[in-house]
Amino acid sequence: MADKLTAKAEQTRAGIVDAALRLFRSEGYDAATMRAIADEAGVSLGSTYYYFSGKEELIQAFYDQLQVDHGAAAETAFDRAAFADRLRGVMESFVDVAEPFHDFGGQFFRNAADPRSPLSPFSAESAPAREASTALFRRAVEGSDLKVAPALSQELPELLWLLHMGVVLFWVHDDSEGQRRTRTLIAGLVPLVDRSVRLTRLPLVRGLVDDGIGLVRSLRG
Amino acid sequence: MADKLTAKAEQTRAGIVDAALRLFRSEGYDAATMRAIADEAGVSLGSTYYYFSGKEELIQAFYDQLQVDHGAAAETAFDRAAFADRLRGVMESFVDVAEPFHDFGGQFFRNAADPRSPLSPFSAESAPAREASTALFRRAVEGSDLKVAPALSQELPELLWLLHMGVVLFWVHDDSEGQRRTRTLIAGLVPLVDRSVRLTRLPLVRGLVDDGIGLVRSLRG
DNA sequence: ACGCTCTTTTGAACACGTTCAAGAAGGAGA
DNA sequence: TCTCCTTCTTGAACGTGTTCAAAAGAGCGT
Repeated sequence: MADKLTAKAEQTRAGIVDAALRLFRSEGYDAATMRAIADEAGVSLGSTYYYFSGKEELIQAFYDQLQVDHGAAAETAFDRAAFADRLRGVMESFVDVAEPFHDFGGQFFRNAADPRSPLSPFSAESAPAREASTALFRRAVEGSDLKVAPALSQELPELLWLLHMGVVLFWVHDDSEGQRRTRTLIAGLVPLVDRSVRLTRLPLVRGLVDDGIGLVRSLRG
Repeated sequence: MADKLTAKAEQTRAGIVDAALRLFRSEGYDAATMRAIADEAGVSLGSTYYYFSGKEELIQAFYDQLQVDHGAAAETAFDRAAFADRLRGVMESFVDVAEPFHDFGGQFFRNAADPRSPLSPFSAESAPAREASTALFRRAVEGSDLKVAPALSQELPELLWLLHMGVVLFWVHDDSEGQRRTRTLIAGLVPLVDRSVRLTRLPLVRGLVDDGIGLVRSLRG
């Protein structure tokens, strides 16, 4: 499928992706049927399935694009040195970038929760997007003034990505105007995270953190 | 729909539920088509839709049954006084009860992320099941030897339910034999929670917890 | 120009969840 | 019994995502 394609074939494929993204944005998830996408791209239904294994792969393209946009929007967050500022910047920029797609975001993330679906953020197929997203949080940690134990700082980016997934879940269910409640959540959550991480240097807390990290690592291996 | 039904109609309805649960268990989610359920129940396809608004409502019945089973299985956990033992009992009993449906559980969890679906654990329609589940964690807290600030102990059951949802998400993605990894997660998580909660009495941690509770309450209101 | 082969394209067909107009069954009042 | 109304039941039909055998196109050696 991703093998050598004629220049013309490559063009057809790109046209289908474009048509799909256009319809997802303008019509939403439900109305963007495979037949509508094929029509919009000016090809037959069968051709769509020649280039893509199914609707999910088309949605993956949309998902990837969103990830790229998030990365670009988060860039300004790294101007600051304070960890809290950097983290807030990364988290808020997601809400900014994803806002236009909030209405069908739910329909979209439905597939993401299916463990057998390649669209799941935990799937092998999503590894590139997941790694790109985690990299944002890694930059938020590593470029900052934050001082934490090496063991924790190594796991922190992935833990923050996990927290981000929780925020996204909240965002999906948030029907307040402009996702105001999600923004409130982030505004309150970021200082809590900041203070919590710094508290890990306390002797009494440290043992707890070490055990937590040990658990995470034993589950990953 | 839930209005007065003839005795015979009630029987038909029950027969459809039975057939659905039977097929969900034996064939899984995908193979349990609405036509197969209708056949198994010995009625027409249309009749199935006369009693149930759709496949989701049938799955809701399955979900409710699972919740009832979990409640029954968790009962033995409340023999012990230690908070950690009680919490572990509640969490482990879910894995025990849900194990036969692990394959199907993933398909089910698809709907959890869809805010428009009544099957979402956060939906208004799921409120009874959610409350029943939260009650298990409330009993784990309130009957135990745990001493925490009143403000926290009030929110703790719901927070533990949220943690349970996280464990369920892990469970759904856990393809190890007998969900061994999920059991490892619970075994490691419970002591961490136990110690974390007790740490909230530390002056330095207390302020953090108060702010966290304040955030939760401001988001709920 | 002619075959030959690989790539690309097509539209019919399938099973699914869901809807719906129409009919069957059952009881209440005459 | 007959009539009327509500409750229950039915199977055809629609639009969906997906599959597939067959046709069309594109390059290439002869």
